[in-house]
Amino acid sequence: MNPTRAQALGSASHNSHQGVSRMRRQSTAADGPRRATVTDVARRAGVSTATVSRVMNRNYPVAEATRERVEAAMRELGYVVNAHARALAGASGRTVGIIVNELIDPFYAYIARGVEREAALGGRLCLVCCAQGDPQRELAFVELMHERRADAVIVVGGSVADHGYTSELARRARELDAGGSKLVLCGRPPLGEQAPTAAVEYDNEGGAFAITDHLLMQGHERILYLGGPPKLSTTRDRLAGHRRALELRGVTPDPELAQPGTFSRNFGYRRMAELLRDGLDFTAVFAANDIVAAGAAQALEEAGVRVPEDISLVGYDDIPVAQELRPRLTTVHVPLEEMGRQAVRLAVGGGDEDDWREPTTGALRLGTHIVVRDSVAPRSSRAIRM
Amino acid sequence: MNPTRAQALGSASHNSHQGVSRMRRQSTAADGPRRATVTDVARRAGVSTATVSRVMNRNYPVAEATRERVEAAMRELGYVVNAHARALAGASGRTVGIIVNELIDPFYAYIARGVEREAALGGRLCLVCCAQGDPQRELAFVELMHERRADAVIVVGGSVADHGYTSELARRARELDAGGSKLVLCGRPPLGEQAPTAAVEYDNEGGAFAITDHLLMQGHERILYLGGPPKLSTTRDRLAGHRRALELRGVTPDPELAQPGTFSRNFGYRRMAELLRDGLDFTAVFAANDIVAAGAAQALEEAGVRVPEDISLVGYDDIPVAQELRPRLTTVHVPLEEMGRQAVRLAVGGGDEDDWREPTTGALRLGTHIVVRDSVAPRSSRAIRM
DNA sequence: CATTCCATAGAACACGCTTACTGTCCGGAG
DNA sequence: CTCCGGACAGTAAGCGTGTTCTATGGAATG
Repeated sequence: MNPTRAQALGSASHNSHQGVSRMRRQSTAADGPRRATVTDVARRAGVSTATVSRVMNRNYPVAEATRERVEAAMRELGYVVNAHARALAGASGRTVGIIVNELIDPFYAYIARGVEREAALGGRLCLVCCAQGDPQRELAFVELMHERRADAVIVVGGSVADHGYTSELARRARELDAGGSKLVLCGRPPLGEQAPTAAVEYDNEGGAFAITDHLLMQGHERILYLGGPPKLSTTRDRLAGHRRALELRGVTPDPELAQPGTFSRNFGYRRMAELLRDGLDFTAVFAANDIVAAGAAQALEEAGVRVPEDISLVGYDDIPVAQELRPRLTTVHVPLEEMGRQAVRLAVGGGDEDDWREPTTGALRLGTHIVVRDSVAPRSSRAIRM
Repeated sequence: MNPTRAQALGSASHNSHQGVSRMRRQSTAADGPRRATVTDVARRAGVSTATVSRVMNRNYPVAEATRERVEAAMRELGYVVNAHARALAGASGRTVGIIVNELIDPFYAYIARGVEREAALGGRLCLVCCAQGDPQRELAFVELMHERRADAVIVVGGSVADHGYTSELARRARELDAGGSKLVLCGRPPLGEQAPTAAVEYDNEGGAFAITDHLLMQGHERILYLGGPPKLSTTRDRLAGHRRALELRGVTPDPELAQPGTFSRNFGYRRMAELLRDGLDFTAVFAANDIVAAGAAQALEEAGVRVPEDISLVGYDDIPVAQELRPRLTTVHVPLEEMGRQAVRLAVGGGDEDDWREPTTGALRLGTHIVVRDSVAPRSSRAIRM
């Protein structure tokens, strides 16, 4: 279990942390790091440790004079409470964990921001890490956060429907739950087999439906769906919405027009260039997300294809780049930051600790909506190239 | 000290965490969360707690049969080690803290990515929080991370030269240092008064010099410097490099052409629109960063000013948006991710714990270089508007 | 003046884990 | 046959705080 984890994280071969034998005990003289403890403060202030603790926590009457002496002692000693000891003694660690694929991807960055802000409101700190799309890494991080006794562990982003992975995650969910923490699924489907999790979703399928319909209304029927890992739940849902819209308008999906791949700009660029070269027939592009759209836009530009006059282009997520592209990108807005906030709310309750609404196994689905900008136009009558 | 902090973080009025009196002790029955402990595992496997610990840490010989029994017990009980207890018992908490202004700003996101990756290599987890440009918040977070005994606390981004703030941060640095942790300054000047810190800088002044010179070489002499908080060290350095370049080429800086403000897109957009309306005379714009450049580009576009034919535009940081703008933005590349990596290296040593190179008070300065794209052209002979 | 009560403060234990220090058992050397 | 060393395993002492439970002094009450 341990070696597996170390491996998953790319750590050299850490045995968690082999003792480094710091020659502890019997701190005679300069024994390396040594911080002031409650005991030190107590001695200096001429009181007991209990009193010091009470001064810090303000949960028990302490005479004004005593309080001041203690506070002075703390200041003079540069005392900083040890959160580990505090947590061990029963208090919550006041920490929430969040696991994303990639911090520099705005999709995750916005969610992370929501999580961080909501956590800070509750006086909590945030453990953040990047699984980089590797399920093993993700599981390893969940475990690491459980070890830290995070109040909640939030896993963000689509997931693959691998059975081994799912049941493994479900096990972690049960363990966390047994310890009073919560696993929160953010932007991915539930774990089935009634694992005790909370969940925040967004109407992914609905957004895809809406923007596809927007394209259909402009006369487009041959719509290229470009990018997104094919086995990812995110892609499945977007494609499902896309197809539902097509079928509702009576246009039968052409398999050739579904071109999944990855969520990268580079994929959007290259695949679009290839398809253009191959002369695939289509009048609009539904990029799996705005990043892919940015890549596609560049390929279109370099091929001399005008957007939206010759070809319409839409994305998904509505991250800032959508406003920088020219033409500005029509896309689907997802309430990313709010998802992050709700994720921590669901797990630890509102900042107000008093409303003891048992953070039950709740699920939440936020709405999406399309944002119309300049990258869509009615289907042009002439061929893409002449 | 406590109330101050709670206030700084916008927490309602958390007394850190008032007892919530969980009616502990005497766990008779369903006493709420209860996780398996080493003792439970030991009992189940029929060994002592010491042996269980040895199985986990692999730092002492344990008979194969015993090991297997212990591991089985751990599995059956769903045992997850308590990192708090472990840290308290002497081991490092295996945590590094990073404080940025804003997670969704790519400048910080890239640095955070470097920190996170390097930390993960050493089997460490990352505490991340956003100070949102508020020095008080920043100090509060440093303290919070110190409480958690982070191996290193990395503060990222420019700082204001306020004396009270500086000395307060220096005090935190000394306290951290006294405890064996390290405060790392990332992208900001040192603290003076020999505070025990490590530092990773980038050649900010040099980059500004280089890109200004690039503009000068194209014949531009009236260069507008746009954006960036005027009192921030980042702005000071960039302006210094900018001025040095001007003076070296014998053009005297015109105060009217220095228009600091903020680092936001919105500021770039609005201020640029105003200056255009007011008819300020300039042929090139040096935006304080790429975000501001994006805003300025939009204002220019809306005013019908062509870039680079009528006016040249450059940015700073080389974040992804620089490649999406049209024309693509010429800017200064900063090795952001590498800065993050170096910051944790400096503080905790390379992933290899053995090279016991005392993580001394080191400083490091990484180079910057300009990236030429399409937003600069030789000065046009005709006036901006006719 | 004796009794009760409140406001404080101290002593001591529990939290879960690591590790120095002590064994114990066994095979092989003397 | 005794002695010694190696391979394991157990005992117990902390690590720094929170939180009982108990004690003390004086004010308030009868």
